[in-house]
Amino acid sequence: MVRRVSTPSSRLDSVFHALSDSTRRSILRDVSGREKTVSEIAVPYQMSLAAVSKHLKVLERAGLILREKRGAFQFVQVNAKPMQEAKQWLAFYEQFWDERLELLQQQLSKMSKK
Amino acid sequence: MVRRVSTPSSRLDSVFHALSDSTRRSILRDVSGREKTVSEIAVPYQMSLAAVSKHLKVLERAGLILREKRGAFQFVQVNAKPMQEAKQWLAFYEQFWDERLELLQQQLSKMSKK
DNA sequence: CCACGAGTCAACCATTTGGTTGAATGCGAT
DNA sequence: ATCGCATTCAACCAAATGGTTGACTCGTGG
Repeated sequence: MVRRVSTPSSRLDSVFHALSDSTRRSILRDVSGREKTVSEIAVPYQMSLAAVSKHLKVLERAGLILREKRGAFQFVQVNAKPMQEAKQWLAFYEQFWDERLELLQQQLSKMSKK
Repeated sequence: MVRRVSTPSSRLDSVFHALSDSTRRSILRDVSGREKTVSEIAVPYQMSLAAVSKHLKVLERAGLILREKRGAFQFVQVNAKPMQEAKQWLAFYEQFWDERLELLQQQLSKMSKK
């Protein structure tokens, strides 16, 4: 078995993967603003606590949540820092938005026309 | 079988999922700037053409590439528009970056101190 | 102490994913 | 017509995913 260390690429993998599930994105919204316990988080979802626990593990591996055990409870809060990297990755493609692309092409054609 | 239409949520699902694979992110870089044919795209990757073709299908379903058949060739170019939605989704969490969070907490504590 | 509630772990299952290979399709050039 | 190249399709496979249930661990309140 290959030891998987956290290259920038694999970190992006895990962040984007964590965000590719609407339940997990919803959980992130739930815990943004106010930290919540695992059971509290589970309430709105019609799935077992264990399933929610798994989703939390995926989010944790991606670094998107922080957990703090206080007594019997486990408080979960959002950690948006890894999203920054994802957002920066996306930002590279701003120049390829439809409108901008059109603009660029117009400018290029003007330039090539002399 | 349930007919899956494109709700905003499922569109984000497919975009984030498409981006969760480093080969696919790499392909997007490859075709940004200059459009390429499928075979051209496949060159740098040590996997079959069919595998690359599948990756392209995933990217296409997410709306991240556009294909144009010209003769025997199929030209692929990036379409960054769906990334905009993903980026906006991420932008909501800017307020939860570490530094900002710290700042917010300081402000809150000042306010609560009266 | 001990019973309960919070949460995780383990085993299991169906589906999806990411890859393979080989056959099929479709277009262009000879 | 047909050969050859570009690409996809179909069948298959192993591994990962997202869910279940039931047993387990561990604090806390009585």
